[in-house]
Amino acid sequence: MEQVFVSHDGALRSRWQQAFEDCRAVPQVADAGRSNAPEVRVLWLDASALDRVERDARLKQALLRGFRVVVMSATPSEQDAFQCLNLGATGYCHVEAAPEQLREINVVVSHGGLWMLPELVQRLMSLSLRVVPRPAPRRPELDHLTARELMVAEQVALGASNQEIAQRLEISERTVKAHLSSTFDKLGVRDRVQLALAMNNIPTVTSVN
Amino acid sequence: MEQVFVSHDGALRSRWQQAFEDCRAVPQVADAGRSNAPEVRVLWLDASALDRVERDARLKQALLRGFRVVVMSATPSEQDAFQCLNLGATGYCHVEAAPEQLREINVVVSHGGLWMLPELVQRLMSLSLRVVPRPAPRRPELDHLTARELMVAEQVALGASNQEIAQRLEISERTVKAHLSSTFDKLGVRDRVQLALAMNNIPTVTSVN
DNA sequence: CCGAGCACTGCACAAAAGTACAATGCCCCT
DNA sequence: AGGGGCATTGTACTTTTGTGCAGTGCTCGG
Repeated sequence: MEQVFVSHDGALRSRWQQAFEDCRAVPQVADAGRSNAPEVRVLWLDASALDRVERDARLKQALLRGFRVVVMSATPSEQDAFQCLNLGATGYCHVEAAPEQLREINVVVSHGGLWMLPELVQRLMSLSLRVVPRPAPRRPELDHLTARELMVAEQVALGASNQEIAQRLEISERTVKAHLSSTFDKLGVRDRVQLALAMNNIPTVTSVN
Repeated sequence: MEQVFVSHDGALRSRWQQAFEDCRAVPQVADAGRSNAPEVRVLWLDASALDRVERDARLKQALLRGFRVVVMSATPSEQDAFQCLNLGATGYCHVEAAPEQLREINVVVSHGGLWMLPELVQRLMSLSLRVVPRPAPRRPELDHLTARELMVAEQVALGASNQEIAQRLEISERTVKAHLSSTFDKLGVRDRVQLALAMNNIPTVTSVN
């Protein structure tokens, strides 16, 4: 299965090329396409040039598109790793990890496993079983969204306003609204709040109490 | 530390009383008060009379209030357990568990551990390390919200509209808006979408791309 | 008793969000 | 060639959201 690397740093790509034959490097997550069920694709996210907020946003974006995500950090830390794994990443390694290690990670991750630095695993295990499985139940309805609708929905999931979305995607606000209306229908939600929650796999309730 | 039981079933309370001296039983999560850092309080949620949607909503509500939550089910299942743990529960047991077991669970949970039926633990461990720690980083800003503001915010976190909130809390829509405006200020968010995300510990971004 | 904080509400208004109806252009497939 | 899906946008309109200003009533602590 093809590997996708998301990074601005061209120098790092040659390193990656050594690990995988069938691979592709793109600057933005949005360029990575999607990974619709049941195929499993791995997306490697270079977080070395990103601050935490940006990285989290891109990580979420990739997850929404159905990828298994491995975050690659230039300065790995326990805090950082747990943050990523909590958001749904299934791998966390150094951005300059050796090709052999990358291949190893790929095997683990693409088989549904979680990969992280050994010392972090140990630390994790010591947390008195304070763990939780992550089904990452991506909703199949997302596959019905068009590419554009998905981009807009991703922005809403980050709390963006229509105006901001229009600017970022370089389209008119009217078009944003059009995509949104369509998306509301397809996902069966009422407004942008419920959409934002749905995109984050959070159940919305309209009939409690 | 005082235990709180949320249940409508008075019959179950006597059973609970046998387990803990310092305990209190209330019908609604909203009546349970809150557990502000750094004190740790355990809330036991009787899910036997609730459907899944209602249970999830109440579970989230309790987590937002800072409790460690143990879900008690009348018909425990693996699916069900993982769902609860994923939403942030740190315990899952049978609603008619023996008092000794309840005390045991309390020890584990109040020390930051996770408790679930032994067979589920085994099953969990077989998931090839597909696990993730759950820091459940409740935002301290929530402590600055008044009781009423919190109730309104919880509803927004579930995707409710102002009108719905007004009906459920039996106040005017204007009052809902007042609480919301105040909450936006306190949490540093712009609108209800960002509030809904913030309440679910989801980072909102207003400056990516 | 008095002030502070909280809960509540009305009126008015501005700003978003969302919808209805309509239209253009592109690409792809039969 | 023609049809269908997608992306785009405009005008106009309704609904929701959110704010400003103002005021009432309650409770609690000094």
